[in-house]
Amino acid sequence: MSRSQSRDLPSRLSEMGEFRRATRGHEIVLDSRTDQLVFLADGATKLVVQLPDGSEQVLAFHFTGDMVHVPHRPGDRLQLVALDDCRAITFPTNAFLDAAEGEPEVLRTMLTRALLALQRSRNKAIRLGRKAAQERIADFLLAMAERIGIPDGTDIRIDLPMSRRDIGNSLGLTIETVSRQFTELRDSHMIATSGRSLVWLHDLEGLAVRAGQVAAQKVDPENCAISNKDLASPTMVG
Amino acid sequence: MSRSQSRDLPSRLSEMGEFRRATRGHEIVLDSRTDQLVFLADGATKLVVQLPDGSEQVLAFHFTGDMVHVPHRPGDRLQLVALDDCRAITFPTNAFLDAAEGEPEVLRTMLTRALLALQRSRNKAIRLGRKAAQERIADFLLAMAERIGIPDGTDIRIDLPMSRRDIGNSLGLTIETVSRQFTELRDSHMIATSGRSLVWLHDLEGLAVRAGQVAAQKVDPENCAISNKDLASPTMVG
DNA sequence: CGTGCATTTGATAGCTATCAAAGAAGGTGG
DNA sequence: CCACCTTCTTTGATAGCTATCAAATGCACG
Repeated sequence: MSRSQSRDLPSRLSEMGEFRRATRGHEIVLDSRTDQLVFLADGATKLVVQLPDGSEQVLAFHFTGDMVHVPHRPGDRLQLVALDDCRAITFPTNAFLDAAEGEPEVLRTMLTRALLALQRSRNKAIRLGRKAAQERIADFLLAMAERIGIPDGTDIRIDLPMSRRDIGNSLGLTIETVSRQFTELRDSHMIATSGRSLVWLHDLEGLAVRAGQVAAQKVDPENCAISNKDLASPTMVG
Repeated sequence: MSRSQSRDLPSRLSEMGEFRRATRGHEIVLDSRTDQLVFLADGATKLVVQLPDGSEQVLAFHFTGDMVHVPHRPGDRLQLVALDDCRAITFPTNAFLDAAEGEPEVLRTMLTRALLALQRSRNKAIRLGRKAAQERIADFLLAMAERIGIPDGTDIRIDLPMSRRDIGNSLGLTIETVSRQFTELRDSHMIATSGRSLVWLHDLEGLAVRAGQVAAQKVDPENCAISNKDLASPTMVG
């Protein structure tokens, strides 16, 4: 609260921040006594919670440039784990916010990022709420394409840093189901794969349909009528 | 961006904010051209997305005093619907943040709330990622108890403003499955119900076990050994 | 007191988890 | 550079859980 506000923000931040390195599969160790803000300077991570029954749930994946909020939750085993070589800087949330008190731009940027993280988490909730495994996988691939996809001719190439197990733990599926869905998408010529991590998305529209993001083609008139009725439904009136 | 910063915050806010009322089942109409911030002065709401296949996914429930961020997502039908009589004030997010530029406390409060919403959304993702219907229902009831529960002797009483269908759409379950799980919890004497909305939580610990929040009792030595091994696992070393 | 809607209960089919085993992929040491 | 070995991934068979379909019951409202 009463840190010297006289010096400039960067110097105050470098004083309270802690630099961390981690290699594939290793935890980025955080001070678990308070909420932490982590700025991922380089690499990819997963935020994972260990459930009491021994299973894991992946809450989010992060990539270079992302800000990660790791709340202090007593009783929860919450870990930030590197998916490849990572460099990060961590701050206690409260101390960081105290230091940024006089910098509205910093606070605003952080708020924007927090709202973006909220959107991504809600999207994940939508994925998980839909029961079909195929929809979850297709949606996941499209989301990854947006974040780390690289145009490759008419395809989009993705180099997935996470394992099938991580994907399963993120989508609420088993590793076997994930693998089966990949196989099915490959047989449908929507994707191609090479090795464990390389994926080419060949048919974005087809994937969007399978992800349930857009209605299937060839809508018949009856469905249109239903849509029109919905537009005038009572919930829109008041 | 260039609003007069000379007048005080409240007057500037009241100028750009819009007051809304809605009754049970009706949408709280928002300007869909930009992100909106909604402050729920009174009542309960659900944030629901209409999926292309016609199904609904409830992203979150909100109660008196909550701040809701409703992002502008082209192609998504995102609605804020009243579960009972509601009063709310809505702002375009950007304009609100511009107005709050010189008020670090306001920004900080909003950031804290956004991070809280993120935590809740992540908890929902955990619920949805676990497949068992019973765990989702038990966890949902405990979450509602924390937010709107009222002590009633040794029980906690909850007056649920949402229907079984809303609960199902929130947890990724059908209305029938929700009902069956309620029946099962009632038969196990963990809860009691009256009418459609009243629920008494009779055994918080039992519910926590069923929700998978705590390990089941009577842990045998072998499991303890496994836990100890995990504490020294390679992921903790680096 | 009746009517409409939400909820509850029942029977069955479909999907995914689980169990089991074979087949790549990538890294290591010779 | 190649053989080996560990780990991850893929494939197959079965059981269990939940969605779906169908119908009865109960609740709230006029």
